[in-house]
Amino acid sequence: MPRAAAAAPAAPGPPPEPGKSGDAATAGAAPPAPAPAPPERKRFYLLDMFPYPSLSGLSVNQLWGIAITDVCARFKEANGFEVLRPIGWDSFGLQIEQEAAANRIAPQEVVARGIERMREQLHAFGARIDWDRELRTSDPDFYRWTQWIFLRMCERGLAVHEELPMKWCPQCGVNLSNEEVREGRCIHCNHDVEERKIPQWVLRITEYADRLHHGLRSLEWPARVSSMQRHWIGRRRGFKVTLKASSEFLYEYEEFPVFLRHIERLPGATFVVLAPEHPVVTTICDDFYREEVQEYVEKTRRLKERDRISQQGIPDGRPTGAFAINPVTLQQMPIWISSFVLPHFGFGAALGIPGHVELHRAFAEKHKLLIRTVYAERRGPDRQPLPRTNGRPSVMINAGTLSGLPVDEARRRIHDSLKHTEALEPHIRFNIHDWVFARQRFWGEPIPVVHCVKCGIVPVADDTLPVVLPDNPPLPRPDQGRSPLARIDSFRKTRCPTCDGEAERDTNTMPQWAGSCWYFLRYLSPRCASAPFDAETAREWFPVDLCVGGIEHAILHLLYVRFFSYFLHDIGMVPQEEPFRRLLIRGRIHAGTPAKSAGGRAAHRADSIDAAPYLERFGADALRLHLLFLAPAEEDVAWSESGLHGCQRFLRRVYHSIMSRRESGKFVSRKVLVEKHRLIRRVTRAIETYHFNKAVSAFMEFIKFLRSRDCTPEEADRATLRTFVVLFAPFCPFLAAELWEKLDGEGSVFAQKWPEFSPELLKPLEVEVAVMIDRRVRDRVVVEGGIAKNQLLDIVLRRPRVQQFLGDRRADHVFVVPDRLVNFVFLPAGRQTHEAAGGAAQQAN
RNA sequence: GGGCAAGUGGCGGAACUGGCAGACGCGAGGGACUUAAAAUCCCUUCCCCGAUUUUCAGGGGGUCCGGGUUCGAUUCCCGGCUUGCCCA
Repeated sequence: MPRAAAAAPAAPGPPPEPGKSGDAATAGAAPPAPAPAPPERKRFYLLDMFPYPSLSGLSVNQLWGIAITDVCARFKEANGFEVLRPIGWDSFGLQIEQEAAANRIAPQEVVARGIERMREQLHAFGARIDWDRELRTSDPDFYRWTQWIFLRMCERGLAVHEELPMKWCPQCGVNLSNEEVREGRCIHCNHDVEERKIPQWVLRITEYADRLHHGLRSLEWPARVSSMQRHWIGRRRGFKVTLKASSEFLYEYEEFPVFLRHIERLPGATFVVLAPEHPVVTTICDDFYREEVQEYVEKTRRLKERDRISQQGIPDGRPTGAFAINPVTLQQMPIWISSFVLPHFGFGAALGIPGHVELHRAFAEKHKLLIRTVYAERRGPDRQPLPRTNGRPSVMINAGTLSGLPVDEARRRIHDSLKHTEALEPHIRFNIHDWVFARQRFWGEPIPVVHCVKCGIVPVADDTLPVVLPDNPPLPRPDQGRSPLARIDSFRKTRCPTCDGEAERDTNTMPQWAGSCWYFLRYLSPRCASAPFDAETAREWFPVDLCVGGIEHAILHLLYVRFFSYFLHDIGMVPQEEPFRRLLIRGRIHAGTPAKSAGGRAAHRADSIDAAPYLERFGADALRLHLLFLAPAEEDVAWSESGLHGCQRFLRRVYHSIMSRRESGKFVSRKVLVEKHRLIRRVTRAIETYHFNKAVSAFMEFIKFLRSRDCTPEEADRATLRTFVVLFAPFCPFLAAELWEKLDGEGSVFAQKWPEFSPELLKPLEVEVAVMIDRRVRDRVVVEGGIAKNQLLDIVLRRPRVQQFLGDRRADHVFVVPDRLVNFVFLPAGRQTHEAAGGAAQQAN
């Protein structure tokens, strides 16, 4: 790639460069703020998942997202929608705090400088943004309301303070939510996590689990995202089975519940495994085993969760010497403990069903426990289908009086016999955990409560919000899990809002996700001083019509957003539960394998490819075009700059092609008209399906057509050129604005109505029909479009080439697909039929 | 280990509902222009065979692999392999 020449493009008709020119102002300008409008007015709320500011500016990956939403916004606007397309900054959080530490400046400084730089880049990029709605989550005017929402959750018992065993990352020096731990490692630094007990703020998202599960159905979201959420929520219907347990020498029973999905397996339950931490373990444990059990419990505590549930090897365990009674077979089931049973999942206990659960079978075999299969699975242990009776679901075996009954029937009987006792009740189990909503970090929204010796936990009064962060952060070094705020006396020491006695502020801050859970509502009334947002405006604009973001947010962010939105709905602030009607999950631009560049550089993160040099060297339009042409919006793609040059070349061609024809058009030929309408159709459909790469192809083909011998300069009139420019404007606003002016277009090119195509015109006058003889294309015939089948067949049969290949043979079948092909089929000898050609043609219809 | 998605030239990718695979672009090769380079423009570019001999008729194979359905499969079905994502 030549470096020297790029800065100074060829003299005549250079592609417009981004900058502070008049063009930039035109291209980046947003329409006036939406005024109160009649309700029937079409509105479209388009949301980018907002970026976090960084000193390094925007990445190509982020600009890809901006380019996509930009085309959507301009397209919707041209289609008569009133479009809301704001931008903001996710300016709290660990990344910023870390970047600040690395540069030895305050986080506020990173935010201010990062935003300034990125804002300039967005302007240079020609992004159509409602700048007067810009916000940042670290702005006290914003996080005041984040705190306010938190207090509302406190009031409703959804935000609670409790002591929890926490995952702790020694590397980051922070406590992590369950979601930030993957395979026992911190998702930020990949360090092994440990466990400690710490008082924490927790949001009871589990109370919404059922609604969040069912709500997914109503959304026009990509199936894989809904499915990921569904799995994450992990809703399982089943039963809570209450077992009675005792040791031989204990007179009293201990009761404890287990979760069971399939009650027909109950007769097959031959043992019970408790989490070692389970509260009944100490009471039921037989003295004979006590020492070993205690030892095992201690050992488990030191284990990381990853090691507990990993399926490598067969889990170990210890018998407790106690037994539980199987409520169906009334047989004794030995109670074991094992670390693979987690204390916070499924009541911390599992029924051992070795006949039907692979892991249980392995466990039973290892520890010599009874294995009993009570019905034939569809697949046996060696994956062979087991015999079924008359193709019906299998029947019960080894199940006492239930033996011989179909499984369905057995299920019913077990249910009926136990439902009146307390031993069995329907239960829905969820995978999702409550959301730990506190970090021991400086750069976040302070939790707005006060700890008073006399009054306990007291929420800060609404009218004293926000609880602001101190200006200067202490040393950015984490202090054994204590928040840095704990070291700032001026922040910590306060008075109790209730009794006015001495008290301390909570020194936790909210996780980074907090602000991003509702920022899209603040956009609607960014300066509203009496509430997080104006409810009336929300009624007009909520929910978001299209939200565009990366797959990395498919689970957590989108789940949290939905939770907040449901909550805000419940307290009457938004008209609907679900926040995002449609969702476009964008692929990511990742660094390709560094094949050429020597030295095996470390793999980049997606967000690390800096967009600035490309923006400078090639200009906004070329970069936009390249990003949109690179791949369909949903696909991941390796970054490659090689196509950028081609896009730049294309822009020059567009400029020259249009400029050189601007005075020459005398009329418009049908050929040109058809091409124009084809272009409109292709571009429109491509945008509607988010296949922007196809739209770019269509532009390229159209320009190719204009320049070809098939199209004289006289037959492409100015209206055609203008149509091209209007269609092109969402993609390359700078060039389009300039060309529109040169074509003496009225007003702004962006204010033009989106062109419509005529389906009638696009019905081809002439089509080329392929003629296949014996599985080969032997001829091509140009015929009138929409010609009748028999007419087409007549024409085809008169073709010399067809006659040559057919000879005097008679085709066994003839298939005629109008406007496409005619297929003469000869069946191999022996498969001949007597069907006439005409009949076969009929059949092909 | 389970679930989901995807596999098309050297590369990114196109192909409407099962109907002419490889659009469009990149890269590469050749040429024009130029003292030269850049830029620009033109041509070629899935693989193999190839009558004539002057530059190309024609033929064969080909969409991860193996099977199936169909007159016809990149497209639908079954099995396998590989990659990616998510969950264990």
